[in-house]
Amino acid sequence: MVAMAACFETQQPAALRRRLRRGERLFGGGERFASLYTVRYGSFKTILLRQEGREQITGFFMAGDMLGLDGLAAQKHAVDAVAIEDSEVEVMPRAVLDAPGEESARLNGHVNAELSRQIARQHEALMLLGSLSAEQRLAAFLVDLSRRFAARGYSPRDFHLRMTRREIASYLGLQLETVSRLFSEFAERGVIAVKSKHVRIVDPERLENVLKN
Amino acid sequence: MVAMAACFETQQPAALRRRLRRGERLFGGGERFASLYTVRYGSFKTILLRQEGREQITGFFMAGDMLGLDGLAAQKHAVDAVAIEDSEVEVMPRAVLDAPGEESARLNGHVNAELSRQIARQHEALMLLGSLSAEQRLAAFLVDLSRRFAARGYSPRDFHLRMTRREIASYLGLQLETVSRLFSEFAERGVIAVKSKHVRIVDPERLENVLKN
DNA sequence: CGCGTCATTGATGTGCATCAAGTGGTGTGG
DNA sequence: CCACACCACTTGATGCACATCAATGACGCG
Repeated sequence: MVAMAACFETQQPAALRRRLRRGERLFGGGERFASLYTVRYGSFKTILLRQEGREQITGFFMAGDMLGLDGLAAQKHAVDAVAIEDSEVEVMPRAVLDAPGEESARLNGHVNAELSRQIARQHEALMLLGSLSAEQRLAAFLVDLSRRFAARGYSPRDFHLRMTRREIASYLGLQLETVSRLFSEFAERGVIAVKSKHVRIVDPERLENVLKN
Repeated sequence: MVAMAACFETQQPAALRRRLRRGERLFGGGERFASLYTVRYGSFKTILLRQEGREQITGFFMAGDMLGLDGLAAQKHAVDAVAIEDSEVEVMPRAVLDAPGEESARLNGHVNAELSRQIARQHEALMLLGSLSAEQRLAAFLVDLSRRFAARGYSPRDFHLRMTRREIASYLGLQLETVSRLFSEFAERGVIAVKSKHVRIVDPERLENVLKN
């Protein structure tokens, strides 16, 4: 498809945006940090790549979440960010953040808040990988998702997974078969209902209790 | 460039320091962030605490490392920091960091550098817990220690562990028996030599190869 | 429509946890 | 200074949670 000239599009200098198709990369590990991003719609994963295709998903991001904070301190991104469905982000170039003024002060407030939330999130992840059973990991994952959907005004009990079983498994440090089996098991026990990517949390209390066993 | 600070600035207030005995806590999770710390001598661990005594060591810190960065964004500490041997830190109160001026600019440079190193470190930890075998975890741990000792001018091949097997195990997401067995196994294979807390790396190359298998 | 990806489920294997016993080092109080 | 308690560490025996291998069904997509 021949691209139409972009000259007319930018009427609002305020909101710089970028669209990505499923599988497209927003930024890559090692790249120079140029901007922060806020997810407008869609979802992303961040991947840590290492020698010989070893890879680990370090987080999932949905509407409202900020991406790219890992590069803020080093001025270099630590992970790859990839869209897991068709998505759009709002771009906040470094220049805007660094510039003095009211606008940047307001932004920096947001950035700080997000930064600390993501630090907390990282710690959760460490705890999860370091000391929880497979069952507990999946329960924690579902509870977390549920809360995040709720915070965005969606149902906390009934939602659509944007990521594959393989991606969940990578994030949780498990094999995809294990994840699949656990979904089935939770369903059998009547804690959740699953149909492929659609999940309904039938018994939230018992789900949270899995974490406390 | 070398301009001396203007006027009658407070004459370098002798760096603020604090000493801690083994087991003493420098700061605690949930506490309001008051200062950053740089380890002068000794070593620390950071612990993440959760309901019912579940706990996970998230990092070890030695001379030169900065502590407390986890609280910078949220203005609230995320972890406990505990001395694992008699130690001393240099205290950098928030006020100093926030104050405008050359001194704080220089400090903030350091802080940023440390911040990004620790983000990288966190990612290493995620990779370690999420996708490495027990053997690879211990190898990675030893290689990391070796590099850190080297960076401080100590021998990278011959050093003294400051932490117990149990602490190593917690950090690596393993049981202490497993760690102990792995030490013995590495020793049998002639990769390292161990006598309790003293470790000598006999064959650095083979140790690093464990990671690549 | 046919092919690749995603998912489920079963059979089997194994890496690490768990349980258990014993040694050695260290600090404490008699 | 020794006796004792306590903790760190090692090593063995056993079990289980999860990985691995394999077969099949269900979508979704070009």
